[in-house]
Amino acid sequence: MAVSRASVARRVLDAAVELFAEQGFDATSVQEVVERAQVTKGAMYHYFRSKDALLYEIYHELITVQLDGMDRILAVGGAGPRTLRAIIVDLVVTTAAQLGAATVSARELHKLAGEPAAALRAQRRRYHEGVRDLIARGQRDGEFGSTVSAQTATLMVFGIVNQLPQWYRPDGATSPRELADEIAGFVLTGLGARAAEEAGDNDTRQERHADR
Amino acid sequence: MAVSRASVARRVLDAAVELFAEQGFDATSVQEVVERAQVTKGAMYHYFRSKDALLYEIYHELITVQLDGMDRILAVGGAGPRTLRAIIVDLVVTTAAQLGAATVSARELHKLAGEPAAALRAQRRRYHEGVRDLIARGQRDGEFGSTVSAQTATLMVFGIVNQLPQWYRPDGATSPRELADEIAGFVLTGLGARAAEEAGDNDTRQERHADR
Amino acid sequence: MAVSRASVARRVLDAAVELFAEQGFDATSVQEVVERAQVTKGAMYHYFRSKDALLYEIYHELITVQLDGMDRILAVGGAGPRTLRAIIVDLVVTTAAQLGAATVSARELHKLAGEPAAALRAQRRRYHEGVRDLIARGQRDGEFGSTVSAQTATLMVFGIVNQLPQWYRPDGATSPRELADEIAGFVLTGLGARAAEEAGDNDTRQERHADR
Amino acid sequence: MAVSRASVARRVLDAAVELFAEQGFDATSVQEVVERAQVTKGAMYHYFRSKDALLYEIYHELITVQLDGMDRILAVGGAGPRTLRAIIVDLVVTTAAQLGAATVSARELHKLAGEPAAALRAQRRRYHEGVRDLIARGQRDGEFGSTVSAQTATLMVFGIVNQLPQWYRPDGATSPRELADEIAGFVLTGLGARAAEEAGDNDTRQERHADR
DNA sequence: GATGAATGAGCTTTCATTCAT
DNA sequence: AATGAATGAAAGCTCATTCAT
Repeated sequence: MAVSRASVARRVLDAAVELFAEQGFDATSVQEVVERAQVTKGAMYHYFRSKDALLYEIYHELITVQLDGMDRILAVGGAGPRTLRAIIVDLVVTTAAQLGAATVSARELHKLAGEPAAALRAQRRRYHEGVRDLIARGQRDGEFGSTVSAQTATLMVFGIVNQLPQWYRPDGATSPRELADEIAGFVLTGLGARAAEEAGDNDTRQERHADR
Repeated sequence: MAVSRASVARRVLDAAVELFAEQGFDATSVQEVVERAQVTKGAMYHYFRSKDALLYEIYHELITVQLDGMDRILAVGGAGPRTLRAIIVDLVVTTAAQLGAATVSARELHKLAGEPAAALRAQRRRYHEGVRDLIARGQRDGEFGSTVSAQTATLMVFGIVNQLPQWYRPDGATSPRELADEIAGFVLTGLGARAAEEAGDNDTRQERHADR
Repeated sequence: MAVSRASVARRVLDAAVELFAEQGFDATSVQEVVERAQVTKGAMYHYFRSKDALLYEIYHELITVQLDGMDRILAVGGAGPRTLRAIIVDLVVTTAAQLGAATVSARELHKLAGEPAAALRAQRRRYHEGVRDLIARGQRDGEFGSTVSAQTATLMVFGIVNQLPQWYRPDGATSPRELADEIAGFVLTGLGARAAEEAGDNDTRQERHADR
Repeated sequence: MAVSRASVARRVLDAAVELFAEQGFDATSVQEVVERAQVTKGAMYHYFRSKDALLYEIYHELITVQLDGMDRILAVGGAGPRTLRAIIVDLVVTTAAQLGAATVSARELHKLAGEPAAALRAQRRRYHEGVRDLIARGQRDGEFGSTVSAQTATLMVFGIVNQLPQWYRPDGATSPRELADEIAGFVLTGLGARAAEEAGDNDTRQERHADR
C-alpha cells in the first residue's frame, strides 16, 4: 500500500511546488523532491519525463485554472471596466490561492524550452491578449482613457500579479479578496475608468463572492 | 598585456551579466564566464570570492545607481506627484539602460543568502521605503487619493518595474523615456493624482533630460 | 487477440535482432525491444529469463542452423576440397541470409557468460573442429598444401566470415552465392588445393543451388 | 606528486584499453577506469571530453601507427606481392603488439558516431584503399590472379586481422612474426601470386626482421 | 597577480528486473 | 498468460572551488 492515498504524480507535484518555491528549481534536487513526496526516484521518472517536466506541469495547472477563469468571465460579457475588474480579482485570488505554483512559475518559467514550453507560452499569450483586447475595446468605447496603450497597461497588470508572490504573505492582515480589490481599483483608476462604471462593480464583487 | 584595457573585474562582471541574463545564473558555468571575459579562472577567483559574489556585485551596482537617483531627486524636494513621477522615470530609464543587470537581479536575487545579501536587501528596503513614504505623505497632504494603501501601491510600482526586463525590448518602437512616461502616468493616475499636479511634471521631464 | 499471428517469443526475438544489429546490444533497452515487438514487458519476461537470454537465443538459432548445414555436408562425404568448399558456401550463404543475427553474434557474443554461454561456445568449438579436422585430413592426404597450419587456416576462415556482416550489403551488386564462391575460391587456393579438385566443385554448386 | 610519473592521460588510456578489452566498453564504468588509472574522475574529464573520447583515442593511436607502417612500406615501392606481404606482416605484428587496443577497436568501434568518428573512418578507408589498389595493380600487372576481386580480397584480409585478437594469445606457441608469415603466405597464395615472386619475399622477411 | 590541473561531491537520468494483480 | 507500476542501483558527467607553482 502506498504511503498516502494521493497518487504518486500528485504527491510528487505537490512536493516539487513546495521545494521549488522555497529553494528555487535549480537548488532543489530530484532526490529532495522524491524524499518529500515519499516516492522512489524510479517511480517519479515513471510519471515525469524529466525534472523540467515538473516545472511544466506546475505552470500548466496554474495557467489552465486562470485561463478558465478568464474565459468564464468573458463569456458573461458586460461593460469593460466591470469585466476587467472581475478578471483581475480572479487572477489575484487564484494567484494567492496557489502561491507556491505562482512563485515557481513567475521565477523559473524562462528555463523551459522546446515544444512543450511553446504550448505554455501560447496559453500565456492568449491570457495577455484577452486582457489587452478588453482594454483596447474599452478605450475605443470611451470606457477607459487612452493615456496608456492597452499593450503597456496589460504588461503592467501582469507585472503586478507576477511579482505578487514575492511579497504577499497569506498569513498577513490583508485577505486575498481585499488585496484583489485594492489592485483592481488601482488599475481601473490608472486606466481612467469613469467613476460611474467603477460604482457598478459592486455587484460583480458580490456575485463573485458568492461563486466561491 | 591583457586582452583588453578594461580591468579584469570589469570584464568578468560584464560577461557575467550577459550570460546570466541569456541563460540564467545556474545554467551558466564559471568556465563560460571566464571564457567570454577572456580571463582565466584563477584570475577571476582572485577578484571574486565566489560565483555568488558576481551576482552580488551585479545587483549592488544596479541598486546603488538607482538609490543614488532617488536620493538626488528627493534632495530637490517639491510636490509629491512631481517627485514620484521623477523617481519612476529614473527607475524605468536606468532599468532599461541596464537591462541585463536588471534581468539578472529580478530573476536570481532570491538565490543570495547570508550577510552580504542582507546588505542588498537593506538597500532595496530603503528604496521601497523612500517611495512608500513619499506616497503616504502625498496621501496625507491630499495630493493622492487614498483608495490604495501606500504600501500596496509601492509594491505594485516595483512589480511593474521588476517585470519590465521580461518584456521590454530596447530595439522596439518605444523609447525608454516614452515608456517611463507611460508607466509614470499610469501610476500617478492610479494613485488619484489631481490633473493640476500632473501638468507640473513637464518641468521635471525637462530637467532630467538635461541631466543625461 | 495478439497484434500479429506470430508468437510472442518470435516477435520479440525478431525485434531484438533488428535493434541489436542497428544500435548494439547495450544501446538497446528492453523497452525498445518490447515496443517494436508490440508486446508488453511482462510478456517478454514471461518467455525470456533476461535480456541476455535474447542474445543467447539469437546466437543459438544461428549456430544451430549453421552446424546442421555442416553436419549435412559432412555426412555426404567426398573429397576434402569439395567438402570444404560446400561448407564455406553454406556458411557464407546462411550468414548473408541472417545478416542481423550474424551481426549481433559476431559483435556481442563476448558479453555472454555463465553456463548457457558455455553451451554456445561448445557448439562453436564443434564447428571450428569440424572445419579444422577436414583441412588437416586434406593436408595429410595431399589434397591441400601444408604451408599454413590447419588451425590457423580455420581461424582465418571464421575471421573472414564473422567480419562479413560489417561490410556485406544485401542490396549490393554481389549476390550471396557469388560472394560465397569468391570467398571459397580464395580460401581453397590459399590452402593450395590442386586445380583438379577445384574443378570438381561445380557439381556441389549445383546440388546446393537446388537445395534452396 | 602524482601516483606515477606517467601522465594522467596516458595512465587513463592504458587503463581504459585493458578494461575495455577485458570486459567490453559498455560493461566498464568510468569509475573503474579512473580507479585502475589511480586518477580522479574530474582529472579524467579534464583530459577527455567523454567516455567515448577514450574509445576514439584508443583507435586513433592504433590506426595511426598502422597507417604509418603502410605508408613507409609503400614509399619503398617494389613488386606487388613483396609489398603486400610486408604490409600484412606489419599489420599482424602491430596488431599482436597492441592486442588490447586491437581488441577494443575491432569490437567497439561501431559505437562511435559523429564528426570525430568520421575522421577515424577516413583513416581506415585510406588503409583499405591502399591495400585494395595494391592488389588491383598487381592483378593488372599479372602478379596476382584475378579469381577474386581486389575489393573482396581486401575485405577478407582485414576480416582476418580484425578477428585475430579474438583468438591470438601472445603467450602461446606461435610468435607474432610466425603468425604474420603464415597469414601473409595464405593470402598471397590465395591471390594466386606466382611462386617466383613469393620466393623473393624471403629478403623482405629478413629486412623487416632487422627493422625491429 | 595569475595559472590551470586537479578535486570530489553531487547531479539527473536510465534501466533490467520484480511482483501484486 | 499478461500487465505495467515500482524498484533501486549505478551510470556518465558537471562544476565551483582550491592550490602548488
